[in-house]
Amino acid sequence: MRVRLEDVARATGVSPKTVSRVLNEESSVKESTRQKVLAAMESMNYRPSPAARGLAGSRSFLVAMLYDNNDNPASTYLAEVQDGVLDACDAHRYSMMACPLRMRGQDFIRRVDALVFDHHIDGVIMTPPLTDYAPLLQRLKEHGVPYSSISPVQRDSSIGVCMDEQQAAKALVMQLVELGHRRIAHILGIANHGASRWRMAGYKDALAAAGIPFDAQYVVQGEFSFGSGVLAARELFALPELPTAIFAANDDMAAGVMWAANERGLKVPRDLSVCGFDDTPLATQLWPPLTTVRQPSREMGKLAALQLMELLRGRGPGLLVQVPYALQMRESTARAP
Amino acid sequence: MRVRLEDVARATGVSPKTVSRVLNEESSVKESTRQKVLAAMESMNYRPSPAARGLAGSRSFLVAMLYDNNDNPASTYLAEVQDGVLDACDAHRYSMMACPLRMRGQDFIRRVDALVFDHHIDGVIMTPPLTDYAPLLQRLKEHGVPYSSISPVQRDSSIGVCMDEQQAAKALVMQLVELGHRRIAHILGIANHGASRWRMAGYKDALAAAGIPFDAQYVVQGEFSFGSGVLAARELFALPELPTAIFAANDDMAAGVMWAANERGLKVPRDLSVCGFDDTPLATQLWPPLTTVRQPSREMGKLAALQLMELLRGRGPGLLVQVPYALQMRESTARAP
DNA sequence: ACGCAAATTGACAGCGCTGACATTTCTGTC
DNA sequence: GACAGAAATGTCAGCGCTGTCAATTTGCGT
Repeated sequence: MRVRLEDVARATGVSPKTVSRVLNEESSVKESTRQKVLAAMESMNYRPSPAARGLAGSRSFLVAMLYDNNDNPASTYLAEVQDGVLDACDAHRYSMMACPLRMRGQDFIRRVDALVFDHHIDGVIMTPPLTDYAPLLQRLKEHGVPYSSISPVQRDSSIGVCMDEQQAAKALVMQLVELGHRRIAHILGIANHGASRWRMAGYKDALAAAGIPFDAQYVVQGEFSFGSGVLAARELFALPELPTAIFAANDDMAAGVMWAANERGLKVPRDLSVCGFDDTPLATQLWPPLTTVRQPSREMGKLAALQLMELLRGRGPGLLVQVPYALQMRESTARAP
Repeated sequence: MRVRLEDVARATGVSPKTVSRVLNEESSVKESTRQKVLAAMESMNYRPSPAARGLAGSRSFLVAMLYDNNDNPASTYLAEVQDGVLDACDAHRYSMMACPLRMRGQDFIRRVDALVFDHHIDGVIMTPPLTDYAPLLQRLKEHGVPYSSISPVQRDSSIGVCMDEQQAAKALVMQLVELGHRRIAHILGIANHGASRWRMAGYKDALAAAGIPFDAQYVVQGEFSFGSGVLAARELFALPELPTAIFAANDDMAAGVMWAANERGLKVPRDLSVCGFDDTPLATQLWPPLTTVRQPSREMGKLAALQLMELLRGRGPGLLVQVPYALQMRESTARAP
């Protein structure tokens, strides 16, 4: 009923082991044999059994995508990343298991162990903030499971994908400066996220480059959520001298700022310019459309997965590749009032 | 190194097969034996190997979540559903594979076959519009793979979860009527989605109940996306007599309507009431916050998965359960001008 | 205490593949 | 043309579990 490796072997007149070699792209197979086997596989529509491969061999052809599951603030982001990862897996005949992790407590240890022991996963792809969660990384290293990180803070010693967020943030704020803004506020993301750090650093860089003194009262804490954007904006609106522009560390918070601006009777962008970061779908669904930085999440997921698979297939060490950003200047920013 | 079933057997003094029986919750094991085995498993921290179970047995303890991947308009929705599904899987020691399907062409056949043959998946969970895609359903039936549907159009003969969307839509539009609206427009979703049908039907029900004659010019086609909402709204704004309220078939389109209203200089809700459906995060991130219907996507994913697993475990036939809706009256709707 | 069906347990092969190691078939060399 | 060494291929056991079917134990009526 099912076409097995043995069937292909018989049809080709070689031993099962040779077919196995072809399947696993081992180099010690004569090209002519390889072609014959490949042809037979094709014509017989042979599909290897992952279960058998996993049981007999050391590889499972399974990778896990780990993500933080505290709430799900950035579900769009995760969905896009996951899509990219699946894309790459598909191309390389890997399968992916999605695995939300709660960072609090020991839960994540159990989960990771389960993945490693039960499923024998070959590798892991992670999104922030997991990428820099030391206990997790350590556990993975102990298990000898390779991992690929998306936008990790620690950029050495890891493979994956990143974007020059600091440069991007700087460029964005420079645009605000160009528009004549001097009192530019920033809303920070969650403290231990690399994204928060870089975007803040870029903000400072831009101010410095423009010769605008850094003023701590224009920097308020947020936590990447819409609600935190609203709160942060209210805080800023309570200052004696209102900022003329607000750079929120992500789009959700920027949306919160616009919400709060409406509430307060401020007209965006006439009275206040607002910009975010990420270019989520939300950015173009707000009125006015949000100026932001495009982060190619899908592409990044794909690249991270590809790097991992390069490594798993023994084709080189895997790299930390960088993707380009792109400023999206839209109508939420305008000349300073 | 790894604790195997055999180790547990030896420790308990029974045969491996008996341990296997306990593992699989077969009924023909004496309670006292069961307890002993269970205790040993626990203390030895035994974890069965999915690969071995899949290879030897007929079950894989794998379910697949299938979803449509045309673009990814409703990524929030899918992310929530997936989260719920994973939750349920976790509780029942199943694993889940996410599997985006492109409905165009034959691609999906290949993919489904791959899932069934390669991974021996035990069952499938689907989201609209896959739930009613005949070729897919047929293929699954041919393979004898049970499936659980989320909001299927065909409500007989399938297990899964649904919501009374028609009733919900009716109730929502009734609220508009209560607010004094008479010219209420509706923006349709994608044609073959059940959601489009039900929401439209509810809209008609409400008009009928209120004695308002149905006027076809107030119903325009959309496709669930923000952009289509904008276009549809512009169409409505070109009518000689503008509607005073617009019920969009989902939140994204409602956001598009609000965008178009802004563009046109209409003030929501003063000049125009707007409402959507789904209660995505977007709904509370718009200004003003959007009146809509809460659909518990996460819960629905979980329930659909649970129903499937009930079936798989042979605990009853599995049902099509219904979840309650909840109107979310917010500031995007107000008394008719 | 005895017999019989039902309840419980066990023996054993084998799921489809790969790892370790053995064997055969090529190379090029002198 | 014989030979060492590399290249290519083959043999075989076994990964950890479950299906099949056989064996044993138990419960119960007489």
